[in-house]
Amino acid sequence: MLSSENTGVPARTVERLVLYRRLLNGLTEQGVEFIHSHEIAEKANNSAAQVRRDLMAIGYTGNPARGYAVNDLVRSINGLFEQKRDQKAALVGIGKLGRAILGYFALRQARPRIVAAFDSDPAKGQGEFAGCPCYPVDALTSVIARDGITVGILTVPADFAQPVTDLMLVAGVRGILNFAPTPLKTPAWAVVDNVDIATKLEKVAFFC
Amino acid sequence: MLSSENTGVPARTVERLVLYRRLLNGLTEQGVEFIHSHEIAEKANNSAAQVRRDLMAIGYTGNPARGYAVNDLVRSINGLFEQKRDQKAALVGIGKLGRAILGYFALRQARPRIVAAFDSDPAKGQGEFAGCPCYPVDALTSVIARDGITVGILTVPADFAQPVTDLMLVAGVRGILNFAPTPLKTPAWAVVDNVDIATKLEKVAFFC
DNA sequence: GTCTGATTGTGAAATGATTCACAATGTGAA
DNA sequence: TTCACATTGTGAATCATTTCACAATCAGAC
Ligand SMILES: NC(=O)c1ccc[n+]([C@@H]2O[C@H](COP(=O)([O-])OP(=O)(O)OC[C@H]3O[C@@H](n4cnc5c(N)ncnc54)[C@H](O)[C@@H]3O)[C@@H](O)[C@H]2O)c1
Ligand SMILES: NC(=O)c1ccc[n+]([C@@H]2O[C@H](COP(=O)([O-])OP(=O)(O)OC[C@H]3O[C@@H](n4cnc5c(N)ncnc54)[C@H](O)[C@@H]3O)[C@@H](O)[C@H]2O)c1
Repeated sequence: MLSSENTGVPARTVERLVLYRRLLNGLTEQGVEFIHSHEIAEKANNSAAQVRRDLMAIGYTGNPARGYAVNDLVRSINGLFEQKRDQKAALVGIGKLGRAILGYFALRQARPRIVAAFDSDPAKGQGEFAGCPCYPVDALTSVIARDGITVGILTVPADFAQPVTDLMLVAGVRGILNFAPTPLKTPAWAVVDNVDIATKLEKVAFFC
Repeated sequence: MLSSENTGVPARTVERLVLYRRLLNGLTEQGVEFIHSHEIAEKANNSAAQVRRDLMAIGYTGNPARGYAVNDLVRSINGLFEQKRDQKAALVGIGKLGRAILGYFALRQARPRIVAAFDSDPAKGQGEFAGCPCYPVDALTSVIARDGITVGILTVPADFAQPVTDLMLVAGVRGILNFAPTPLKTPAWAVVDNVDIATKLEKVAFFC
């Protein structure tokens, strides 16, 4: 589950690189051409050493006196995701959470693009939402296969998380972002990441 | 940020314990009185050794022949959270995501209870939503202090995440679950956990 | 009552992530 | 041109987490 067999870049590092890129965006327009590891660290709430390690992982190399060339660094991080650039995602479960997510990603045109949404409720599984076409779950297999969708976002009730997962994997999905509070049984090649909001909240409460 | 100075129980372990408890709930009603570490592991998608380590962390001890007494174990996990049992939470930013979360927690009566919600939009910052009273942000400091709220859920746009955080911490909040894609600057005593959905999605896409 | 066998509890090893610490480097100042 | 200096890139050390492996244990069979 979520190993780094893929590229050698550790999962934690990938997350931070995405963050760095976000923090650097727009900096050039503000006239900032170069940035030091400790300045990135300051923005990202981590250490300069960690930033340097992370950049090392993608082979990006700075300059001891100037630091990192912002534009170039952003390009370099983008390069990491180049191969996966045109990956498509589907969201299953157009409920309260699903709609919030659909709206968010449609607005930002973030990647991977969500190009289909599914729901078992006939009222929701038609038309479109936030510009994203909606289908009944029965169409899941065929639409995922047809559109070459490789990433799934799971926002169905817990009881349906496993069966929907099974469907998606058969249809061609290889990675799933799971919001249902249920550990999914998947083959080893599948990439799964869980976002368990209730647990996270309880954890925060526990530590304060 | 999110250390385990508190109790000696590591954060990762706390998360898994919450999961185990969820997986065990209702098992007694189904007539299951005892369970083995490898059975819990099977449900939780992890290893028997890890389950045993986690239970060791809370000093719970099973029986080599029978395994763990389900009821007793659940009680034991609950015991961990006993002190924090009546913690209250506030949600700031009654937008799409905020409403989804409010609805979810209201329904489940999950802990910590969300007892107040805030929004800068006058239309949203009044009345109630999902049974939770809504206030304008101006009331944030006083309501948090009045109700003894210690946990904050941040679902405001990125630009407002830091100022709202500052307000909450001054008012008495000690832990924050942050959904805005912004690293928060907080004093060392504050507990912060970030749920960065967009980054997680990109990470999943990257690894498949 | 004793013996058997699966399971627990836990040191110790392995693995993974972060931090340390410093030689190598490039720049701007003199 | 040379020098001084802050910063990079990175092995090595540290710290955290997971897995291994096995002696201790308990229930049930005989
Ligand atoms: N809303 C939250 O803040 C929140 C927090 C934590 C966890 N979650 C989890 O996220 C998931 C969704 O939560 P929600 O609040 O959006 O629930 P919801 O009930 O609003 O939405 C669920 C949607 O899934 C659809 N659905 C049900 N079965 C389906 C199937 N087999 N195939 C396709 N669609 C199906 C329903 O029609 C509904 O539209 C749940 O698993 C929930 O536990 C949500
Ligand atoms: N919706 C998603 O799926 C999603 C995904 C990833 C990240 N996020 C993040 O979560 C946050 C909320 O997202 P959303 O989609 O719900 O946005 P939204 O615009 O629907 O909601 C934001 C809410 O915050 C309120 N607000 C603005 N400034 C405020 C202030 N100073 N004090 C109190 N309330 C204030 C607004 O009135 C609005 O109701 C954003 O930071 C977003 O980046 C959301």
